[in-house]
Amino acid sequence: MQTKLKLYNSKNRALETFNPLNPPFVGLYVCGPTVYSEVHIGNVRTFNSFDLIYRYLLHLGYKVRYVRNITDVGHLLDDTSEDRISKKARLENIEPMEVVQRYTVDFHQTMEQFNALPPSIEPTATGHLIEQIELVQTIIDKGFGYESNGSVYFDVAAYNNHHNYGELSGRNVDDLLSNTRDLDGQSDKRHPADFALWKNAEPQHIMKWNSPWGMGFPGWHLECSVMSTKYLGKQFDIHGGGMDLKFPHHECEIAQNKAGYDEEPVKYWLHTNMLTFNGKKMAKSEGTGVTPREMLTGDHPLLTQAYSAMTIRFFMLQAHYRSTLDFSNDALQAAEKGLKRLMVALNSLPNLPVLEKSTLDVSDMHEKLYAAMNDDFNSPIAIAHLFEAVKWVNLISDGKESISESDKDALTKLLNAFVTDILGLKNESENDGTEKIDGLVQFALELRQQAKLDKNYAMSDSIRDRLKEIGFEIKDGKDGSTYTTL
RNA sequence: GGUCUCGUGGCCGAGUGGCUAGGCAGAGCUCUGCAAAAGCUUCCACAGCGGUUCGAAUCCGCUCGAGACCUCCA
Repeated sequence: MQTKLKLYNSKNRALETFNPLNPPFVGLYVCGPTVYSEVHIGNVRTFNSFDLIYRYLLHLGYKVRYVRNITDVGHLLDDTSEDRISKKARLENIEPMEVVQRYTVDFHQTMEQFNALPPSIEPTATGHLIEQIELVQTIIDKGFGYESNGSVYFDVAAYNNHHNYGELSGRNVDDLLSNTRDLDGQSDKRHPADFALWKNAEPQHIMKWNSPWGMGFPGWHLECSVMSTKYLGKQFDIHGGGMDLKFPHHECEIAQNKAGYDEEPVKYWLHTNMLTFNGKKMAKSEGTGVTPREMLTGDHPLLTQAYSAMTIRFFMLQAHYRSTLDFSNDALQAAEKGLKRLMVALNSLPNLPVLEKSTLDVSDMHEKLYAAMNDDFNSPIAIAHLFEAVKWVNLISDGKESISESDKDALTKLLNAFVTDILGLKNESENDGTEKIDGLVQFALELRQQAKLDKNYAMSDSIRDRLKEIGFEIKDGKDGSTYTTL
C-alpha cells in the first residue's frame, strides 16, 4: 500500500503523510448540501474537489467508504425559528419533504453531469433522528449539555474545562464568550457561544419530532456527528467540507463527538476553498450563486456562451483545491480550449506510430504525475505534466520523437488513468456520431475532396460551411480531411 | 473589533531560498486553393518599501490592497 501520499491536515495546519487507521480501508466523510434550493457552482466545486480526492484514494487501491450526507432539516434562519426547508415549503405551499426530494434529485443529476462518483452512503438527517436524540441525551448525561425551555444547548464552557473548544478553527473560548455578536433569541443559553443540540418547536412549526424535551427538531451540527459515527465509527480517517464550515460547524461536531463518545473523531481534516465570482464568495443564502444550469446553458449575464460540465470540471481542476478560484468567462474559455487539446491528444494515442526505441522517458512522466497527486492532490501540477505528454503525442505524430511499443502501452495506460480515472474527465461530444452518421460525413468529405480536385472551391467551401453549421468541424491535413464534432 | 488567508506576466493559475510550471490570449513559423483547425517556436511576472542572505517571487518587518470566518452557508 502506498504511503507516499501527503495531505494537508487543516487541523494541524501541516502537510502530513497519509496513514489510514485501518488500511486498506479508508473512511471519508464529507458534509453534503442542504437541499432547500438548487446547488450553485461553488457547491459543485467542493464536491468535485472531494470527488478528485475520492478517486485518487480509490486509484491507490484503498477501500474507501465515502459518506456524504444530505441535510434535510435543521438549519435555522436567523430572524425566525423556522428552518430553511420548512420556509421554502411554506412559500411554495408544498410539503417539506417535497422540497427535499426535488432538490435531492436535482443535486444528484447535477453531480452526475459533472461525472462525480456517487458516495458509498448518502444518509439524511431526518433518517437519523433517533440516533441524534440519543446523542443529545448522552451529552446531557455527561454534563456537557443542558435543557432550557424545551431546547437543549451544548455547554461550551463546561466542555472547555475538559477539552479544547476551538482546536480546529484556532479560536479561544474566552474570546468567543466575550466577542460573540449579540443576537436576539439567545436568552435560553447560558453563554453566547453555546450552540443548540435540540431546538424546541413552535406550534406552527412543520418539521418537528417528539423527544424527551418535547416537540422539536435537531440542532445544526448534530447530524454529522451522528452519521459519521454510525457509518465510519467513533474514529475515522478523513473529514471534509468547505472552508466556511470549519467554524462553527466542524468545531461543534468535534465537541459533540468528544463530549458524547470520548474520542477524537477525525484523523485528517480537509477543507476545500471557495469558488469566487468577481473576487467574492458565492453565497446561497444571499442569492449570489451561479447555478450549474446557468453555466451549462450560458444563460447568465456574465457568460458569453454555454460551457460543458467537463469544461467546468477541468477549469476547477486547474486550481488547487485549497486555493480560491475566481470564475470568469475568459477563464472558462481558456479551459474549454485546453481541455479539447488534451482530449484530442488522448484520443489519438492509439494511432501513434511505434518504433524500436523511445526518445522520451515515460517512466519519468509516471513519476512526476504521481508525485503531483501525492503532494496533497495537486491536480494543477498533474495537468501541467499532462500537457507535456500532449506535446509528446503531437511530436510523435509528426515523427519528431519516437516511442516503442511497450512505452506506448505504458503511456496510454498512464494517461488514461490520470485523465479518466483520477481527474474524472470524459469525452462529451464523441459517440453522438453513430457509424451511419460517420459514413455520411465521410461521404460529404469525399465529395468535397473531388470538388477541390476540380478546383470548384465554391462547392468545397460550401460543403465545409454546411457541415460546420450542422456541427462537424473539418480539418484539412496533409493526408486528407478529418472532422470533429462540435 | 477579533482570528486567519491571499496579492504572480493581458486573463486563469502552479511554484516556498538559486535551475524562473501549465493552460488561454499575443507574435513568428509550418501545413493549406483560401480559411479554419492543428502543430512547432517564442515575448511578457512575481503589489510597494525596507531587511536577512553570496543569492528571494519564495524568509522577516512595515505599507497598501483583496478576501474568508466570527451568524445559515461548499
